[in-house]
Amino acid sequence: MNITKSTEDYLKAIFNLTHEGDVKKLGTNQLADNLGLSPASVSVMIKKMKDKQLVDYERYGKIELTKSGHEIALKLIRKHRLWETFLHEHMNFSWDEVHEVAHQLEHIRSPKLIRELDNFLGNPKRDPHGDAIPDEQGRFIIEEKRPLSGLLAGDVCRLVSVKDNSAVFLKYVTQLGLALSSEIEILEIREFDASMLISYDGKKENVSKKFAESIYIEKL
Amino acid sequence: MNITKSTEDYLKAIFNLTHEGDVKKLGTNQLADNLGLSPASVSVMIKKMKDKQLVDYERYGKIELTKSGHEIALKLIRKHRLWETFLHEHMNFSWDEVHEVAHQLEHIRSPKLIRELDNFLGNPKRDPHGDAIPDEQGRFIIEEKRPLSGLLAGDVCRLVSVKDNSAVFLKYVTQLGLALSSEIEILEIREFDASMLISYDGKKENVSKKFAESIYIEKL
DNA sequence: TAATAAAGTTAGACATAGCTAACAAATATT
DNA sequence: AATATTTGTTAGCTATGTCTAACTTTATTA
Repeated sequence: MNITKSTEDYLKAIFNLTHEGDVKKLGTNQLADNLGLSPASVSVMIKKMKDKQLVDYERYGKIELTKSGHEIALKLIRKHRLWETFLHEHMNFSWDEVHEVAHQLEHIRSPKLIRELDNFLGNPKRDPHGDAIPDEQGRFIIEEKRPLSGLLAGDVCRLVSVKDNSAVFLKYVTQLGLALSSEIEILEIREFDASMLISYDGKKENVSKKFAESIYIEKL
Repeated sequence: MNITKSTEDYLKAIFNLTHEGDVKKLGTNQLADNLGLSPASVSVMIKKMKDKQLVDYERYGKIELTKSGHEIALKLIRKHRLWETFLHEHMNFSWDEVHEVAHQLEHIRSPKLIRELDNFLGNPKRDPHGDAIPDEQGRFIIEEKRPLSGLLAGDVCRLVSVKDNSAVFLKYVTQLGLALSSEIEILEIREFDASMLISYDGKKENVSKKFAESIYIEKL
């Protein structure tokens, strides 16, 4: 009962989507969107994954991982984040470059390699985007993710992770002069469009609501 | 014109088979054998590769790489050997474990990763089996491979590489107490079956003709 | 050289995983 | 509640790369 790469991609996407707070019901359209596939393809694939007992699903219902699907997804997340860390720390990849290559590397099958890699990296707890890395047993730090958008004028916080790992977004964050552990102060929130005037590193910038929702922080 | 992993496997196999001295005419059966596929599949695939101008081929003729096929093959060989080196030197893989995982890793597409990996490894010239690693331009040391079987009683030599990278063979070599750069003296060659009595590291062992043909040496 | 063996090809099937187009169900809106 | 919109499904097609079985070509050898 060997799992294909495609199936691995689906499992990981389902995991990620169901672990983003803002999703209640994961449907085929949304998954299709996330994977860049047509809803029809996803519909067919999910049926197959149900047969393999990787997901729970009823026609027109919501997609959920089974226990075994969840376990496999966690291993993939672990591999992905370890490879991202490797690329960032040892291969001079910036945080906006790691995702795409790690996505290829996560499909490599070698438990020994992953153990050794983890060890080589010094058993890191977080990847270059601030996301927690599951251990061999699939355990990892789960903390509620607080978006910058939840704060009020006057609050001070530290950037701990990001919602979006796309190169486009990460490049923008970098360009603004922000990075993990940047200290940010909210100066003002505009009632009109919920955009924020923030200050960090002596800079002042105005950021959109969407941006503020894509940055996770820890209040200081 | 994107090349599939399957095509990559074919290119590498063709490269390897046409660069093993003992092959004059590479046919579909032999290639099928090497790839673990049926001759029929190879026949079909080679036709497609011809259309893509990766190989030169006429029905019932011999399979040869075109210039572009050769270039791609060299890049794959380079990736494979760099990954083998990485696994061996940094991930605690023994020389009989590296091949299988490197075979997966060689399909990863990221020119930057390969450049960085090469750099990280200190631009190694040889992989854990003693094979030369092509540089970015595809250049690499080509030396005639001299099998142990070509020597005479009384000759002294050093093990420089092996013909067969299979775990079965490499484990046997290790078990005998041999490794790259072992110094070997030929004590006697048996006329009956061309087996050899050799001495190294204070040990004496009798090895078969087949074994002696699978070990490449440098005469001292 | 004719028969046999070895090597190679073709036809037709299968599995995987995508797609579009047409349709059906569920949800939202008036 | 009726209609419209969104969401999801099915049918039928495509491409890739495998396979087996039947056949053909080339090479060997008696």
